[in-house]
Amino acid sequence: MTATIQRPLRKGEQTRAAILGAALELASREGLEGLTIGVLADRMDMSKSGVFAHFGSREDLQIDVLRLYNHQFEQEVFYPSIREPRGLPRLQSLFRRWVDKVSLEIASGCIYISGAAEYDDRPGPIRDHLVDMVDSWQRALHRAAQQAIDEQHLKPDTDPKQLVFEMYGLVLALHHDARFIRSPGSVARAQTGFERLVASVQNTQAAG
Amino acid sequence: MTATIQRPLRKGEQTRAAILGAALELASREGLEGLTIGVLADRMDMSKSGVFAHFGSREDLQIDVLRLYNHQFEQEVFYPSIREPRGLPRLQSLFRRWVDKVSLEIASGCIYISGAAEYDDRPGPIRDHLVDMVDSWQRALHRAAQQAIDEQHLKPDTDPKQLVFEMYGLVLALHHDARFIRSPGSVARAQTGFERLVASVQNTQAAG
DNA sequence: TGCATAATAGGACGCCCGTTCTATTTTTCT
DNA sequence: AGAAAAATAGAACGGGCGTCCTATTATGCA
Repeated sequence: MTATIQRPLRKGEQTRAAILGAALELASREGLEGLTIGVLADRMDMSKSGVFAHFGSREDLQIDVLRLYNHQFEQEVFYPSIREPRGLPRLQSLFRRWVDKVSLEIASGCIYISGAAEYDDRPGPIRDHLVDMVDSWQRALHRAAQQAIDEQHLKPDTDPKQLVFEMYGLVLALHHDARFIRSPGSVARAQTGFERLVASVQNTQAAG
Repeated sequence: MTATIQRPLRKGEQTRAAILGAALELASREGLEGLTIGVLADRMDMSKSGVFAHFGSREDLQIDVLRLYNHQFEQEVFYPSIREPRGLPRLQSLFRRWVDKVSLEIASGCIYISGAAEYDDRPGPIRDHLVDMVDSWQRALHRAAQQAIDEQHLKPDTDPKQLVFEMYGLVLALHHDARFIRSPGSVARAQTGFERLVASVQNTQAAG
């Protein structure tokens, strides 16, 4: 009757969280497909079955890793930006924090981006979850862009989807050049590109 | 003494080429890491060892696949564009043919792009070859951009690397949205983005 | 047509994978 | 402290992998 939450199983949830953290780190570097229970167990100084018991299957583990990354992304990028004034400031904050996160991830890798490449042609629950998350992020960007138009910060004929498409391209290029080619200056180029992009759609005759 | 080329071993080279073609197709869909000798043998109606004998190792096979893709890319994108007049027309041709190729590959996948994600953190000969190829492609774009500046088609203060960075971003966004998200209209957005990009650096007061 | 040689098949190897089953240890609560 | 329950370890499984070795078949040339 009383819908009390079960008191947390102290030790279990604790190590489970630790495993998940290590798994996220591993998946960031090796990809979700490269996330293997044996390696994870080694890194945790545990047995394979000990690790395994915390998740029903490897797929469930992968999905939980995905959820964890999604949660971190929202905390670090989305929610702080949502508190900026709606319109262009918020859109700029979203982009800047996004670039900042990907920049910090250059050594490890962004799971949204590497996952997109891994699962673009691999059907199943993992792909479904991943598409949901990325799609939800793109829609958040669409909303912010539309609001910037509504607030007359951007020209009224601006196409929000085109704008987000190009923003996404800049971040993908940053990830590509910094992580794969390892050419310096990519972060600055992403920012420069965004500034030119905004300049080309900014409303120069803003209403009062 | 006479440096004659060995007469081609008819049957061998023939099936080898056929295997390589199937391998390219497979690697395009599953990624280079997903390219497996067993599956390849099945697709060829051959035994694993029969396929294996044509290549010293799986890694050699993967590198040969890479070389084949690189050759096709040059044939379809680079060489036809090189015959366009130097400057902006050539740069535009490079981009258009590039987008056309990636568009046709939406069902299968571009190995330069998927490979970049697979090998951004996996050292070894495959990564080395891949980086060489992509880097060489980017340098070709840099040269074309620089020539467009020299020809005064683009503003003299244009940064070729910034330009290529953004062009690459547009193609990456196309690949991402079309192949992973599967949202329609991505090809048009890549073209639209390129037009905006060119417009923002085009020289409006061209000299005679 | 025969013979050297190339091309292919078949099987076996060790390795790592996810998963399962069963024991054993550790934690938690009365 | 002791019993119930949770957490972990250990060994074993079946399967796919790349690779090697050996036989067999097909090809190319005199």
